[in-house]
Amino acid sequence: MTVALKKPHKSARKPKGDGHLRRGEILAAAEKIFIAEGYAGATIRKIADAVGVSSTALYMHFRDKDQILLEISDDAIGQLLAVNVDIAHRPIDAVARVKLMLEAYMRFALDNPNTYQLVFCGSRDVISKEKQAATAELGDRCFAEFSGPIHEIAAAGRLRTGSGESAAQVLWAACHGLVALLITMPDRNWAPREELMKVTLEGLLHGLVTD
Amino acid sequence: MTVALKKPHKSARKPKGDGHLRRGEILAAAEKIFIAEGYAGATIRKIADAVGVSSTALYMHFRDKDQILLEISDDAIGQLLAVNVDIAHRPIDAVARVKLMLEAYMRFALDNPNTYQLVFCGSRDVISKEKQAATAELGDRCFAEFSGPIHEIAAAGRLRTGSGESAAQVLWAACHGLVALLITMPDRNWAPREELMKVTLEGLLHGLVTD
DNA sequence: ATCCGACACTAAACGGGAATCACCCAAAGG
DNA sequence: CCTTTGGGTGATTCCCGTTTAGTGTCGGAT
Repeated sequence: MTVALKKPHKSARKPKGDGHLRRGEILAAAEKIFIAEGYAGATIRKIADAVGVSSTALYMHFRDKDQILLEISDDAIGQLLAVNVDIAHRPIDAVARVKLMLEAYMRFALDNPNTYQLVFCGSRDVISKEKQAATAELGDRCFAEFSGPIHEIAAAGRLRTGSGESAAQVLWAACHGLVALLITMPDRNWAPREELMKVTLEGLLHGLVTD
Repeated sequence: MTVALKKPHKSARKPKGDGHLRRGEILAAAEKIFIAEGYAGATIRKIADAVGVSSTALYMHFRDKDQILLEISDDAIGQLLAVNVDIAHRPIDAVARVKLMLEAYMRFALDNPNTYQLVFCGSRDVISKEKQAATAELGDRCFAEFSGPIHEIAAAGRLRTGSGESAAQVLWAACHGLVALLITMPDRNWAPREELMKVTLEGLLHGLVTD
């Protein structure tokens, strides 16, 4: 994010003025389109048109299409991570922290459906493994923050079945499943979202954790 | 599956011999490729090559690519539905039926990951709404079979929180989340699949249903 | 002042996807 | 016999992501 640092020694390469502005413009335009039309709808050419530049120009600033959209997603997930870290430091019961984190997770998914799909529902078909490296790492850290309190609970012997690790994975998966279905099948006869989230969380926590 | 029946009356349009064989050949070839390489990998041209026919020929027998792959998926989901119907008729406790159905569901997903993704993880980006009509209907009937015993449980007053409908949706979503994550992120440090399934089912059922 | 190299950018093209078009050709029916 | 018709085809269209080769322009060193 910092401007290339000047080597005072020789040939301090100064950026050309609007050179590093373009990058931001592209990201802004891409984000708008991506949010509105999803991964497939966010075409290189469409983004370029929105910026008012040829499609080739995007390759000056980004390796490929995926890098653009993943960079956008990184931003979003960074916010989620920040929320998780914040919750992790609150002086409240571990179960309450878990609940808050999972709630925040689900709200994030429902608020950023396209980003969520790109990162958490992306099959290997559409986006390759290595490209996700940075984004996946952010996701890992979110999961790590979240599994912290779970392991506290496990260490306190309050887990009814399974290890702390499997409990964490199951809780995550359950919340993922709920938001994933809500996102990909929005037209179904769903019960109210708040109730679904509540039943999922209370049901699973009540079933997994002894008080 | 049956050969077109002859109308003895008039102008019984007889298929040309290999005419209706083609359709099956195409489906067989497409299924093989689809299972091995997924939605994006199952190209019209690749399928046509495998059959030994020009890509245009596929449009003689199917409206478009999606129809081919959805027809394949229909077959698979039909089997899942049959299993559910079978379980629904067993003279065992409703909770046991629910458990068996969800287990069957998850095993089906893990055994047919590409079909599962096509039907249950398909974003509107890749496959349009109306085309899924038939397949979605099959999925609905699976869900209906599954939510039957849940409503029995609800009617017996054994539900700890929420309505029968929301309980059914939550249970489904939790199982979906687990298999979806296992399919799309196979390289993670997952706990053993059997344990994850067990913790999910026992945790949620214990949390939602009173004995 | 002039040259040079780096950079932002572009037009054109490539290869590969789905889908359509305008035709063929063989065989069935009268 | 000739006509109809349905499976089949090659060429084409339109989009996609990405590459190539070339253009103009600026900063800095000579």
